[in-house]
Amino acid sequence: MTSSQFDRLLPAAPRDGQPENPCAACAVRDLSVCGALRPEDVARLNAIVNQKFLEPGEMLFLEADPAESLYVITDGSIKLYKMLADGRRQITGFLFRSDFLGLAFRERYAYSAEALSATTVCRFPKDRLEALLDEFPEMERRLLSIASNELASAQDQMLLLGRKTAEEKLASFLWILSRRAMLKEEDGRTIDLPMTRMDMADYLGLTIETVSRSFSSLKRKEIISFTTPQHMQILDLSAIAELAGIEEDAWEASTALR
Amino acid sequence: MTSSQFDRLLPAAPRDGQPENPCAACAVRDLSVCGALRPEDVARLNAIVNQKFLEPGEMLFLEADPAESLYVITDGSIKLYKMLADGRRQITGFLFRSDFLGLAFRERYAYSAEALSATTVCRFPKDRLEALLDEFPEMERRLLSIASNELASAQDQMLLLGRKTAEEKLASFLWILSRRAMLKEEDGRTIDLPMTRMDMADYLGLTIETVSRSFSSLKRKEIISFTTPQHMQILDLSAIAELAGIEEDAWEASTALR
DNA sequence: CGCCAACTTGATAACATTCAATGTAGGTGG
DNA sequence: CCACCTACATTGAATGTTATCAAGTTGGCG
Repeated sequence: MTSSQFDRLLPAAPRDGQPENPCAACAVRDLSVCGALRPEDVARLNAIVNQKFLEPGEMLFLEADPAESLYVITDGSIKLYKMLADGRRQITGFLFRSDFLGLAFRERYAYSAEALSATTVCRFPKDRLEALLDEFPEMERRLLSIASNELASAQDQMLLLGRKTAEEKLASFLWILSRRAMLKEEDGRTIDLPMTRMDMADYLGLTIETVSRSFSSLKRKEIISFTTPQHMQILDLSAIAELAGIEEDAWEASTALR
Repeated sequence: MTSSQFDRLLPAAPRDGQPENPCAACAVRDLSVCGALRPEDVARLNAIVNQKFLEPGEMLFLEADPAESLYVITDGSIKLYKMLADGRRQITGFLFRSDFLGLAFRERYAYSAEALSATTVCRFPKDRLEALLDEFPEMERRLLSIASNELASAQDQMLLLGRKTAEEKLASFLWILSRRAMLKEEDGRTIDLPMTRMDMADYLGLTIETVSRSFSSLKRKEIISFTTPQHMQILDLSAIAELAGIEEDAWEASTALR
């Protein structure tokens, strides 16, 4: 598993045990829920977090585990998924540095979370975080805003899964990856794929074969090109947008990865 | 369009103009965000709400409209949907009495909202509601909890759209309707279908013909029976649960309509 | 160098869609 | 009150997109 471009943006969190004041030094703080706190209050976060390191393929938690913690990714990437009894799987999201997961105002998690690459997360025990939310309403507002945005992305994904063709699905996925890449590098045409074809298939409601064939079809049309199966270029971004069903005048507004 | 069983549970809101104190008399208050307020604070809600009546098929708002209001349904039912440029449509949820909609921490709505039956909603201007949230954190917590539950339902729907067969999709839909019916009447085996086959198809990522064929297949297996196309009985609830992919021991925990 | 996992490509099959016809219920007007 | 009309729903036949089954190919790693 290669690491994604998202892993290179910011200095990695220290991996040598529990640092003294991880939140103060946290490179992703401003990007996440934690950014709602003023610098002088950040010490309050330290009191309740601990860091956790995950190898690729390692589980953070399982669907139906008691939902006792919330997490922020400080480094690496994670996939979320749900399964049917016979093994069919639906990936509901790929998460990267600064993303937030584990929100569940219920007993148990609604999905499993597994590390895609080597990953560092900050763990917040739910009860202690809730106590903090009572004290810092800005943090709760931020959480609500995150949840609301995730909901909008989930609805985009429903449209994709329910109504788009295989090639449209793949183009939509590449569009999202391109948008994300654009946050870091200027043109968003160089795309890393840290997940396997199987993961993409389970995210798009397809099989690996169909994902592969759709890639080949886009290659044949000279819309994309590969250097390796994990590393590609978008040659014609407007063709991708067109296939993804994004109107030209809405390029700016299009949504995040989940 | 017939009205659903949900429309009969509680006395209808008065339809003769703007009542003096709608919130105090509101039959669904305790079920919704508004229930977070203590009775003496409910007057604060009155100050900012107004009611709106919709005929079947009437739009509450359109995708990409400026997101200026949030709504609570006090009577009737609403469908939410997104569309592609060529007319393909994905319904992301059916909403009923006491349901909440319009949450969007962004400029514009992510979906369109259209009345399924004759519907009454309470409208809360976004800016004034946010001011109220600052004052009443319990209300914000409730909103966060609602958003979190909707997110879990959205993930269930992704699993349905991406990985279930037509018959499994329909069984899952009937299971949800049954759960909802169970909140009101004991056995949850009598199901009203206030939406058309087209609406169901667009909710399940199918065509009307496939929905109809799947209904017929369930009829042939004597799992369901119809009195009219809008009114049915579940004869074998455990067969529905099985097809929906709900494990017997998780019957209690299964989720809401969206 | 060779093995293994991941990916790609090809041939066939299946499930859902599309196109088409028929059936049914509710509403309107003669 | 019945006939007719329109919507919606059901059923049938054919087509097509994607899944399944089956080889190959590639690339990374011991």
